[in-house]
Amino acid sequence: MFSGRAVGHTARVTNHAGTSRAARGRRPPQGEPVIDRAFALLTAFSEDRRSLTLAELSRVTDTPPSTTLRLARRLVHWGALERDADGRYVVGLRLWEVASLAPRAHGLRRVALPYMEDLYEATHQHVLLAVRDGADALLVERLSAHAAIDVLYRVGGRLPLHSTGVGLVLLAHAEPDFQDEILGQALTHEPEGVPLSSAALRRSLAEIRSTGVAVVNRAEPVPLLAVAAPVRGADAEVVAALSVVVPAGHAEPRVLAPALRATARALSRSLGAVTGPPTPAPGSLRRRQ
Amino acid sequence: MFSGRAVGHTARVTNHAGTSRAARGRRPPQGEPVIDRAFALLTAFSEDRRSLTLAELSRVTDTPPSTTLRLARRLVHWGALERDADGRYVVGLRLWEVASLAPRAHGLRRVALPYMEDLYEATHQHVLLAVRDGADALLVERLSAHAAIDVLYRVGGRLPLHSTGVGLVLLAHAEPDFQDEILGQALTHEPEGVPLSSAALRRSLAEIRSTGVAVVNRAEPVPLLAVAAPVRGADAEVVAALSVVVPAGHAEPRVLAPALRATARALSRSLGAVTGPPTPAPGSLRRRQ
DNA sequence: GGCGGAATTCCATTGAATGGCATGCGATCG
DNA sequence: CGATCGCATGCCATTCAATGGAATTCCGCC
Repeated sequence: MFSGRAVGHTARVTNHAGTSRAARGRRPPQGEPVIDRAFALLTAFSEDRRSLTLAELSRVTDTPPSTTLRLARRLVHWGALERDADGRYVVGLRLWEVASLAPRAHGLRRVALPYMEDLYEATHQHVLLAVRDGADALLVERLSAHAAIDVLYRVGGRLPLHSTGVGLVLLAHAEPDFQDEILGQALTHEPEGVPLSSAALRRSLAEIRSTGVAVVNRAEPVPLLAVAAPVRGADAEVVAALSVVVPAGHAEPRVLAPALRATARALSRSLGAVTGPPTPAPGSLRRRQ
Repeated sequence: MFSGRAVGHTARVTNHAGTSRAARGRRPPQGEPVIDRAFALLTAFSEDRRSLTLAELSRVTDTPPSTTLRLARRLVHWGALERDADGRYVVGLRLWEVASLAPRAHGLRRVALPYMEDLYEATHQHVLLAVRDGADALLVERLSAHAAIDVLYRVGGRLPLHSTGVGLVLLAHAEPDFQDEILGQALTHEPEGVPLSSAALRRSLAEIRSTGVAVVNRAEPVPLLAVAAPVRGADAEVVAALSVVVPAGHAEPRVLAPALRATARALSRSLGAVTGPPTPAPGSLRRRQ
């Protein structure tokens, strides 16, 4: 096809007498599926590695450069990766476009956002929405004022379950088996490093279930108060946690808690309406506060 | 390995006399790369196809069921897909997590959101942020009030360049070659279907460039007014468009336009600061209005 | 209860994927 | 300013991961 290709033929087969046969063209011993390799490239990106060169990509994923190049090209072709102004690879717009169809992330957010706006207008600090994924909470949305206090977590980032408002709510309503698994570990409060006894955590979780909100006071990044409430899906199971974070002294938990509960319940109702009937409400079995 | 596997051996090789050899195990004639097939599965999902069964997935992507299953399983394993309560496949949280690192989508949004909040508080209707991808605008963020007028586009969705506020702004500041390509097509206003002459569009684009905003009045979904302004990146090129959409009569363009221009400029300054110095401003060459 | 469609397993076949090597290029160094 | 290094990319013989037709199981429905 190309004109400048004649050179390649000089180094023809030749097959030197004693050279290691099969050195060329060997496939990996425990051949990883292509898809896993492709996704390994994608996961090479992270919060503080938003753009990578081919060589970096190759090193991080432990893949030979030529293979990395071939895969990266396909990903670029498809739009999962893009090259920025400097030619570095970054996560592509098209991947985001597809990912925006994820029901548990953007799908949830779409319904939740107006409710979050309501809370935002009341507090003008931070409003968070998170879901559980494995042993972490994943921050699906965050509204923050210009002047809000320093924040700890970014949208798309992961939060510890045992030392954040949303995390505690999600943990408190997780399956018992999973709770036990977490409670069996040696836990510390995240930024501070203070140890957290499993008994204390168990008590916290019980209180969160009974009061319907989690109240967390932290001193570490800056003195702050977080109040979080569970969001329920169509079949009444907890699918997310909604929270406000304000500077300590900015507002009272006894003021924020009812607002959180009410907003989370309104949101839950909206979610129930999406996948099923809007809860016939046979007589509101329980009502706290 | 497994104990319950003895049954498989009953139907051993056998190789019936006259059966078509090579019917089994044939690969596709124009073998598509695995990665493309995997992404074909992902793109099978769309706005109105948020969840799919295996058979649907197989039909939509035109892939044999067995191949579809194998690929889908790997995607589920990795978290790019999930199975919902009914066992249907949906886009996974983990894909969204990775996609949240896309600089042109979430990266931009992260910086823009507080500015969008400012506009939101002023108008309490819709605030949009879009970037250009190919021949469409892609809606990266949208803030909307509960009581806002009906909306046309969802976050993650695509908008036509030639008949939306954000689209016109992006088109007006695109490379000339690309503009010509679009102008060469037969265009109609999207919801209404009214033809749009290339000369009229060219005039609109020139005006948008000279005034610094796009003003669009539509009657179709509901009478509305959109005002949009360009957002510039580190090297002063237009990277996004910011817009408010309000019901017709809700506000005057002459009131909204300065607010849009100012907010878009403030956002541009924030973006410039991220990747480069905040524009030395050698003497503010031009200043309109 | 048997029919139709979906999900899943099985497996012989083979071409897509692999990675070592070679080349070109630009930056940093001595 | 030539040497050196690292990165991006091209090339291609080798081979095993991927493929899809057939068979089986599962489930819902008439």
